[in-house]
Amino acid sequence: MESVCVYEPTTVIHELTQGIEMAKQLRHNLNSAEAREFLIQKILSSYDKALFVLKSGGQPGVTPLPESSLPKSSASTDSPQSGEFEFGFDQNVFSKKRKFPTPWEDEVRILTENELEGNTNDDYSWRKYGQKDILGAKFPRSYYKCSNNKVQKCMATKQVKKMDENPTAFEVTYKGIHTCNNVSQLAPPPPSPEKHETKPTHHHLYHELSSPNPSDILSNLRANLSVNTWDMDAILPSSFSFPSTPFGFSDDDFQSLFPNHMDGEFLQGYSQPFISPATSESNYLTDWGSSSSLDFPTNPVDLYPDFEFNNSFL
DNA sequence: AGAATTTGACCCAT
DNA sequence: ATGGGTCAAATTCT
Repeated sequence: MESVCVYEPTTVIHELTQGIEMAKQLRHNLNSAEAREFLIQKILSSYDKALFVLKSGGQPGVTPLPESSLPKSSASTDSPQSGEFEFGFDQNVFSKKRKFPTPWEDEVRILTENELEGNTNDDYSWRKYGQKDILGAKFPRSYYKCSNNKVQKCMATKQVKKMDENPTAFEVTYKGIHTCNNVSQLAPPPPSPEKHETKPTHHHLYHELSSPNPSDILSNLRANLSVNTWDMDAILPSSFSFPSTPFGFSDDDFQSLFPNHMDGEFLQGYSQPFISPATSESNYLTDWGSSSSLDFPTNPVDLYPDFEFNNSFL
């Protein structure tokens, strides 16, 4: 880590802030197809620019931080203890502390019905073990365990909930990591959490932004903007905390969050862990709009070959 | 018949 | 006391 990356923090901050503002406007203009398309283009453009600046300032071969790896928001402003970090998702819903972050822990994704049914998001098969009505939510939450739960004692679980504000989108929360190595590419797609409402189409192709459905585009956009929480202590100063909503911070907030950290060392510090073996620099920007390029390897060992996983996990 | 899902009951954290 | 998460018997599906 001797080399220095020269970034233009002002430009990056400006573009990211613009993206945030556009996303806010998008939220209020969902009914206008024209405005929607325009804003989506603007958001993509802003993030492309920001990424370009980061890329051009970085080392050759260093892939800039995917926005899906940006820190998840936290309602807390307390500084976590050394060795701990704090993360959350939208108003404390998933706020919790961990001594050590593990990949696939509390990763939240927003998926469309098609993505969910087409098993496009993960290659594991899941068995539903429960469903609960959630206070204040229109739709119940479904609970799934990895199908290898019994055979291989795989502890991975996921929760699927139809989003209140957009019933065509599903919030999928992955918990734990897969300790099984049986990636069931041939396994049937996981059942829709509300089977009685949606007829599965059983197409197993990746459903990406090529979809003509604007709501799918929006959902994909949201999926791309979703945030992974694992390995954050590798990215962030130990005293780091986040604002309460993903898009809820202003320029000033951003500046206060990164007072002296927009230098090469900081950026390099969080760029390096996110070099994806499956993501070439050449296709990164152009593929940014599609969900698959930001997906992570299903096996954490593939993602972190040098990472020392706890024996109990492997 | 076996596998998968549903659903009410139970447990536990707050 | 309440709500979220899990269990397990009952039911449905293949």
